[in-house]
This record gives sequence, C-alpha cells and structure tokens, in this order.
Amino acid sequence: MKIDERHLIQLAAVVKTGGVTEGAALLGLAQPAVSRTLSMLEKRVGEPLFIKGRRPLQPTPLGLSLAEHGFVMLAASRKASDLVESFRVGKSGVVRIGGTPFFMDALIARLCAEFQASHPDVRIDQSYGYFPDLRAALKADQIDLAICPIDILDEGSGLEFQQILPGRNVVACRVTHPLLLKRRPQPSHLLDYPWIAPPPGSPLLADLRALLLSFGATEIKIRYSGSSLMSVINYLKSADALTIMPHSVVFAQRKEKTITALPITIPHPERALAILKRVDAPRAPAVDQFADFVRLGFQELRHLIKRHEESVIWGL
Amino acid sequence: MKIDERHLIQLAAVVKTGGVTEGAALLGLAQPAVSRTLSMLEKRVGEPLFIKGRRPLQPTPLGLSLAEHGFVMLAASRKASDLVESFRVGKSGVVRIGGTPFFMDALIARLCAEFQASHPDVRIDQSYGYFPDLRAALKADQIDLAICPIDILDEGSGLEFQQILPGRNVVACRVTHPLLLKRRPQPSHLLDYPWIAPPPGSPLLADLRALLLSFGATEIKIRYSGSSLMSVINYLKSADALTIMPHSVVFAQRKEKTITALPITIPHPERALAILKRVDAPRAPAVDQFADFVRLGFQELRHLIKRHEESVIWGL
DNA sequence: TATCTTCATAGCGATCTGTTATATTGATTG
DNA sequence: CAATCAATATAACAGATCGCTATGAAGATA
Repeated sequence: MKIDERHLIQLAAVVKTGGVTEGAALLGLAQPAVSRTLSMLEKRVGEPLFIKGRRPLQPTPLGLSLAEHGFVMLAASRKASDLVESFRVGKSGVVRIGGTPFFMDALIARLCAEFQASHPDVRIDQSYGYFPDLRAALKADQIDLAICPIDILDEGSGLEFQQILPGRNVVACRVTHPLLLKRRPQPSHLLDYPWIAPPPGSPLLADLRALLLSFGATEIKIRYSGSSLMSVINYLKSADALTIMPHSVVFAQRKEKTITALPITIPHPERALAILKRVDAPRAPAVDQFADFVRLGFQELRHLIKRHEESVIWGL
Repeated sequence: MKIDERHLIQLAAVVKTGGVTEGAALLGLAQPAVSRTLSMLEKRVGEPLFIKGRRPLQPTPLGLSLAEHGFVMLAASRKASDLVESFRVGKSGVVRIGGTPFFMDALIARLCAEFQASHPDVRIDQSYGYFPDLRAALKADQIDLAICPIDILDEGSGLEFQQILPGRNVVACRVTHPLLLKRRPQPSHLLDYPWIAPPPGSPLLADLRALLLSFGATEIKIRYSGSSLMSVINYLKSADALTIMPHSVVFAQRKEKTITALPITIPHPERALAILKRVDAPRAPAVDQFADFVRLGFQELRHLIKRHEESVIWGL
C-alpha cells in the first residue's frame, strides 16, 4: 500500500489543527483540496481515519498514527525548504578554500571565524598549497577559492583573479633583536645573523635568495626551514634569527608583541595577494559571500596598515 | 521555496544508490521519471544538486543535505505504509474491550496476553461494566467489544450477539472447606456458612438471592461483598465462606488450588456469556481478530471443561 | 426552529505523473 | 583514437492529480 506523502502531510495538518479548514489554512491551501485528500486517503487505506459526525474532528487510532508520520514529513519538508533558502542567500553550505600557509594562518583563519559569526551554518574547509597546486585544485573542483600570491605573469586560463593586497615583504625578527637598536641597520649587518627559510614552494624563498645575494652574500646560509607560520614564529621568538615575510603577516602579529619588522626597505616582489575563482563553474552563494567578506577584510587591513604607519614607527 | 516531498524522496534514492537508474529501480519507477524530477528540482532550487559530468553521480553539498531530508521522508513513508498494511490485517491498532469483572479478570486478561503473542502491536484497552453500561458504551463508540453474560430476553438493537459459553453457576469455596468432605452436601448445610455477595450490578447477585431462598433461607445474610474477583478469592482463601460464581471462572482457578466448586448442582441461569459488537459501525480488523481469538479460546475452554469433568471429580 | 460554521461534492483548467522510444553523453577498451 | 557500452537526458503522450470556485449538506448554537 503506497501512500502519497503529500496526503500524509495534509492529514497531519488536519489532525494538528483539529479541523479541515484550519488544516488547509496551515498549509496555505483551500479547504476543498484537503477535504478531498482525506476522502481519497480513507478510500485507499480502506479504514476510517476520523470518527464520523463529530466536531472538532477526532482521528481514529489509525488516523492518529498515520498523522504522526505526516508530522515527520512536514518537519523534514520545512527543514528542506529552509535549507534551500539559506543556501541561496549564502547562509549555509560549504566553502572550500586553499591558500599559502602564511596567509592562511596569519590572516584567513581569523577572517573565517569572523565570517561565521554572521554565517554560522557555513562550513569552511581549508587546505594549503602554492599557486600551481591551487590552480590545479580549482580546475579539478577540489576547492572553490584560492587565496595566494600570484606573479604578474602567472597565467590563469579560466580563472578569475582579484587582487586584494599588493606584494610587500619585510625582514622579520623578534622584538628584542639587537638590530632594532640601530637607527638604520646596514644590509651587511643582516648577514651576521642566522636566517630562516620560508616554506619550500613559497615564492618567498626566491625573494629571500635574491635579497641575501643583493646584500652581498656569497652563499645562502639557511639555519632553519619551518614549513608553517607557527614554527617560524616560535623559532624567531627564541633566537636572534631573521627571515623574510609578507608585511601583512608580520603586521597581523603585532598584538602578540613577539615579532616585528626591521626598519629597512627591501624590494617589492612583482606579486600580489589575490583571490582566485573558477570563472565558468557555478559557485555556491556562500562562496561568493565569503570571497566578498575576505576582500572587505583586506581592504580594512590596508587602511589599518596605512594609519598604523602614519602614527607608529615599528620596532620602537 | 516550497519543495515537493516526492522529489526529495527521489533525490534521496538517487543519492543513496549513486545512480538515476538504480534510484528509479529502488522506487519502482522508470529512469526518465526520476531524471526529469532531478532536472526540475535543480531548476527550482536554482543550484546544482549533482556535480556534472561525473559518474558515479556525486551530489553537491546542497544535494546531499537535501537528500538527508529525503531519507527521513522515505523512512516515514515506508513506516506509514507498513502501518496501514499491518492495521488492515489486524496486526496493529487498538482494541477497546469492556466486560464484567469476574470474566475479564479470570479469563479475558489471559487471553489478551496470548493474543498479543501473535499480535504484539495491538494495544488492548480494558474496562469494566455490566450489560446496560456496556451496551451504552458500545453505542457511544467508547468500546469496540463487550464480553458479558446476557439474558435471553435482553434486547440489543443494533448489536450483534455471539454466545461463547452457556451460563452455568457453581457454589465456590476454598479447597479446605469442610463441606467438601461430605459426599453429597445438603442444601441446608450451606446456610451454616457465611456467604459472599458478587459485585453489585452483577447478575450473579440475583442468582445468589434466588439460590439461598431455594435453600430455605428466610433472609439473605451477606458477610462480605467484594467487587473484584481478586478480593473474593482472597477472602475465600481465608475463611470457610461460600459464594456463587460462574463455573468457568472457578475452573480457570483450578491450577492455583485455592478455590474449587462444591459438588452440588444449582440451577442454570437463563443466561450465556457473549461477545457483543455494534453491527453498523466499522470495526478495526484487529477487533475482529481479537473477537475470533476469544471465541476460539472459549471453544477450547469448553472442551477442556468437558474432558476435565469426565476424568476428575472436583473437590477430591 | 433559525442561523452560522464547517465539511463534502462537483466541475474545470493546469500541472504533474508515469510510461515508452530515442538521442546524447561519459566511460571503457581494442 | 575510434568503437562500443552503459547511463543519463529528452521527447511525446495519456491519465491522474492538484488547486481553484461555487454550492450543497450537516453539526453546532442560539
């Protein structure tokens, strides 16, 4: 005996409200529609579902039991509708992001938490990688969004780039580093300290190499190579080492008062932090909402950095 | 956004089986029907539910979430179908029975338990009453079945009577009663012992009255009047009192070896135990099943009594 | 009895259901 | 890479069902 699910829902509504008219109103239907449904149901089931000639309408035990199942369906139906609704406005769903470790750890993780304050039902799956991997992951639809530094000449066929922060590196060290005592540290002095290499695969690695050579180093001496931001920071905290880092990453750590940037200007990389999306694939609304949120977050960060630099001199 | 429940169920089937064809088979539908449903769903929802160009079919997060709700509905639908099925064959439902206390307690309660061994999902609601009340309750649709002794001349307009046991009373006493030592107790001896009255309202009360007068009593001296079988039996257990009881009720207690019947024949009442139903009202299948079961149970009881009397002499 | 509310029925157009037949597409294999 | 196979999408159609409005019938209420 197959029963139409819609019929059970209407039955449930009638049982719940105690009347055909009210039940129909609850579902936004006209009374005759529900009335007919009940007749059909009774005929098909072959058993009475309501006790005749009694008002308010009273279900038979069978009617009541069937209505229970109708309630379950009604609830599930409501939830499904709500789900779609919230998904369409970006209030639910999954956002899969990939990015370079430093930016993800220092900046994006915090943004994710802030984003979810207003989008609690959106799940964010984060993974790590550098441009080539991320581009592949995007094309394979393994991630929805990539946040990573891109070279001007990186080609991204089928990808949309949105620059969110200009490239800018600094030399990072702990706040008690001796070089901070000097007013204008000379490049040659920097070679006196041990250097930490950025994660392998990171474009920073090339930057570091070029920088040290420009300082007059004859060979690149690396003392430590941490693959994550946390390991680099923790190393820096315990030694007078130096490393190269994106300015924004060091800036984001300023509250911790553990690391800072040396007051020395080094060349800008020909690179910018960008959000990458596939341009062809349909994206869940939550993904676009998140991308917008990240863009806004970085816009704010740029202003913050600007104001900070106007009022504060780092390292003092 | 209102979503057709049936669509969600089809979605769930497809997600569960990993293919449109298999999903359709699971629901007993043709593949194109399900395929079209999915297209419609996607169009209405406005978001992809499956990742295109991939086999086996893989749902998007939204598709998966919606399918979860579909599973709930599918399960509820299945349960509802099963419920109807089992109700129609009398394997589920409610049976409301009413009857006289002695028969209900001594015979029917046990039958209920036995019935439910094969019908575990049938609930039985038992209540007590005598013929007039039971007839009223039946007509008011407060009970489905009455089991009680009826006089030949009782009229039951709109009621169906099914006799299940001829009326037959005995004088009951405890198994250690001194009168049991006599081969043929004389009626006059019976007046030497205290008598217990059956519950008020019971037809046995009139029987007792007539019996005692026929024994030569000038007045009816009642020492105790218990309203339930349990109270009467417990009283009897502790005193050499006598009372009048349906033969079958005493018979049903034979295993306990606490009460028995005096070997003395008293007049049959012009009465029979019967099952009463409303003839017009539709009855749940379980009710008819139960009535049949009771009838069979009493048929068995009659045979049992017959065999018992052929081999055993009570009170020895 | 008269009135009012609620439920049942009838009729209608639109939609949706399921079907079979067939085209298209992705996967597999030589 | 072509050929083949399996699965999915599309088309076309008949029948069922849905929702509606209008109206009749039946309890409840005064």
